[in-house]
Amino acid sequence: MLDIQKLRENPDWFQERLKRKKFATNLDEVLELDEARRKAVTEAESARASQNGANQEMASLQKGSPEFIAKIGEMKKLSAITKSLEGAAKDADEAFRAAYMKLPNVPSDESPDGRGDADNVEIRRSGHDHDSYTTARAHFDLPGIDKLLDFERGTKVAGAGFPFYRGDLARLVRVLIGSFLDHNGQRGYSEIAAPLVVNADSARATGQLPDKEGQMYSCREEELYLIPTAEVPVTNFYRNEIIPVADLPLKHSAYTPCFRREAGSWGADVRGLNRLHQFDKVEIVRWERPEDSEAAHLELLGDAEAILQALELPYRVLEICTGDMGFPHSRQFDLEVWAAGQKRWLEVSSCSNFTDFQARRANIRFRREEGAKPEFVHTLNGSSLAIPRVLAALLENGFDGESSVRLPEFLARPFGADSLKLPV
RNA sequence: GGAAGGGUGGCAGAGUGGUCGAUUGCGGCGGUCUUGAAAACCGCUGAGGUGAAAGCCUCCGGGGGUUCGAAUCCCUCCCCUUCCGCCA
Repeated sequence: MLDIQKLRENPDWFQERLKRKKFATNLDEVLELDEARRKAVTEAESARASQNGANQEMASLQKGSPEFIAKIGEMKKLSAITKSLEGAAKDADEAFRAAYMKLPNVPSDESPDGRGDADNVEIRRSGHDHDSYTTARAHFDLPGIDKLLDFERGTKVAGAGFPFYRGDLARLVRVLIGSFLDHNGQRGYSEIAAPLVVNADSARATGQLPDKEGQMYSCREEELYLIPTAEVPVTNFYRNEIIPVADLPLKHSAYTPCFRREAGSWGADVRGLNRLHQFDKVEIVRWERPEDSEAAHLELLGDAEAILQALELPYRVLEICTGDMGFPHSRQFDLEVWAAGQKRWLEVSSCSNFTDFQARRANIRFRREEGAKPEFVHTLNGSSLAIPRVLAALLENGFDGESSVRLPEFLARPFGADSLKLPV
């Protein structure tokens, strides 16, 4: 949610910024609905005030006395007026709220303009020369990979995009998850294990609803959604809470499977591990004071990058342009690894600052000092990292051309071997 | 899943139709007293909306209803506790 007071005071400031994003927004409509709502609420409240006043007078009258009887007649009239005005106020409020919730966050002034992913700006690159991977091969074409990564049975059991991982590959997935969590832990992110389903209030708070309704799996019997990312349950952990200022910044790291319907995005580049309906991801989430969030964002990006460096994977950092940015985002960086077999970049992380947008929806606040008015925190999060695409890059880049995949030192110890043998 | 009992301010716990946003206690903050602290005493102590302010309005788990008037009565949903059943 945007700050409605600021929106009223300076609609042009918002209009200018919102039109940089891809979402259609009608600020005038929202402002009109806001005005109508406030007018209706004021009327309803003054009606309620006079009714309350009459009620107080009535309370001091003798029950059953002529004055009492007369007062009831007056009260009935006041009550009818209040009821209808309050009904109108409620309708006006709902109409306003529905439109208001559809407004996306304003992009940061730092974010570059653009219309789509082609306009994202590469801000740095790190890792080996792409030409050095002379024996790389697409992970889905590796010899024997079908025995470790079983899409056919996954399709039989659940559907396309739900693979089985087997043997050492399943174990490697587990090692990746554990290593990422441990790495984040060393950087001050305390581990948290979260529910894999959330209710509608939670999905609204982080901005999945109403924007991405069709992208989440929902349950038939209950109003629950399978989480598309740990961001949703973890950010909502503090929903409707006032965080003691001494606890800020809060930093959590969570592993969860993520479920995405990916409706409409099933295209040519989805082979193998590139795009799945269920995938594992470790997420980091931070709650910050507003004045700290910009620096925290860069630090969080660095935390995610550090894992890619430890994995010795070539990667680049993209600053996401306003036209490619998500609904609740203010500023966003993506991390992409180079998958040398497919010769393409794979997005493995998205590191975002939501400023106070999610915090308003989720009502997550802090108090600067005793007695001060609660203020909204800033929320930030980033993938650290999405497992399948990291795995794809590891498999492709590490393939020795024969029957094994070299593993970086970072993984060799927990995995118990410095390479993964392919069952050729 | 069945039965019973509950959900009130940071916590405990009153309140069963009207002057109740709510008695009281604890905790917290401020003051008096004290060299300082404790004790004692006094005062303050939830969130939100609207407004320049005074004020006004809303919130007693959520939603709906009855009533001139609801924390209080009714319906419904959610949650908690205990017992039984089932179960990783």
